[in-house]
Amino acid sequence: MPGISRATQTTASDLLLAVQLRLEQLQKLLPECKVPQAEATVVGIEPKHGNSFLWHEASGNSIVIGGNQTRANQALYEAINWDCYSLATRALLDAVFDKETLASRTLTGRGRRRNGGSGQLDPLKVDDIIETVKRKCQVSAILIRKIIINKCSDTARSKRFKRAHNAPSRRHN
Amino acid sequence: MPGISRATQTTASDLLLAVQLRLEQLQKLLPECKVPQAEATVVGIEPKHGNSFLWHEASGNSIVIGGNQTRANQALYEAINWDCYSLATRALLDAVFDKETLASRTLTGRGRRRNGGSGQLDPLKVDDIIETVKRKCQVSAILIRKIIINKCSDTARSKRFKRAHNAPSRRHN
DNA sequence: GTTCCAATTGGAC
DNA sequence: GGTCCAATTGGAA
Repeated sequence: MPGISRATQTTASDLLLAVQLRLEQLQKLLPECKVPQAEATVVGIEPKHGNSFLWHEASGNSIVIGGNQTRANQALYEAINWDCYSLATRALLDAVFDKETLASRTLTGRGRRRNGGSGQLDPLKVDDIIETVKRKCQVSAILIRKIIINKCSDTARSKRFKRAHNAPSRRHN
Repeated sequence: MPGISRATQTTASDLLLAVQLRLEQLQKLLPECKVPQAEATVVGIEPKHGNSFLWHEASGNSIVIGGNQTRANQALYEAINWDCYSLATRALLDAVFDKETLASRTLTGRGRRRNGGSGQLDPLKVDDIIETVKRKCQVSAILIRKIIINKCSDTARSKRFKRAHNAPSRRHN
């Protein structure tokens, strides 16, 4: 089914469904695709996994990377230097997730021994990030995953450090 | 200087030096080179870094891998399956180092926080191992290094576990 | 009993 | 303050 066959569509809802399916097919074919927020809501496409959606709405346009329609902050995305896969991966993580999410989740959700973090980073978004970096930097997925592990760890540590030193220091006024 | 020029050699020691240099050049060009123990001693070639040398003498023929004349147990080397780089790296480590060395050293010698291990694995031998696996398995050095880190860690843990459980259990006779 | 992966931590830059 | 690497540890396979 490479396109939309008019002969098989009878109702408006069928047509809408077919259009949405066709849109998803096309987006899977595109490496990245700029989709302004307004346009996406007008055509009625709900993000498949939109739990950490608010931060992109608050901070400007977003673009779609990968076949899972993962959204990334456009300004941050366009500033990424793809010459170094580790820096690119870290920057892309910052463009997709907010700091709080990066600090409280891990790649798989396993092994929450010390922090009170709950679950794992959205696997669909992670897949899109990995595919993007793999294509742009020509590097294996396993190495990208190690960078993601480190990024979560470093972000959590940074946040812990700030909590420990900034909160008490506000007392000395 | 692709060969040995007779015109420039005057004394026997010069000739011997030239022969040794030429041998090293040739060995650098060879992927691996079987050198029985006896032959090596007859021609007077001392290993460049021969501190953990005894275990190979005690357990059969050895072969030379890499440009640093690193020796590996021949039987273990020839049993290596190069289809999986991680298993190949681990097996090659077992063919070059004894268990005690693997358990007490680390890749760089850094961070001996818990065990009483002294230093690092011989960097020249490590280089030869990395070059060998890289060539045979077409995998990057960074991944091979991670396997070496894990192998030392796993070996140390295994030895600790055995010490803790085997030693006391011999009392019950 | 070993291998493999992920999380965590220390420390250097 | 973030990035990077290595060592360590837990746990699954």
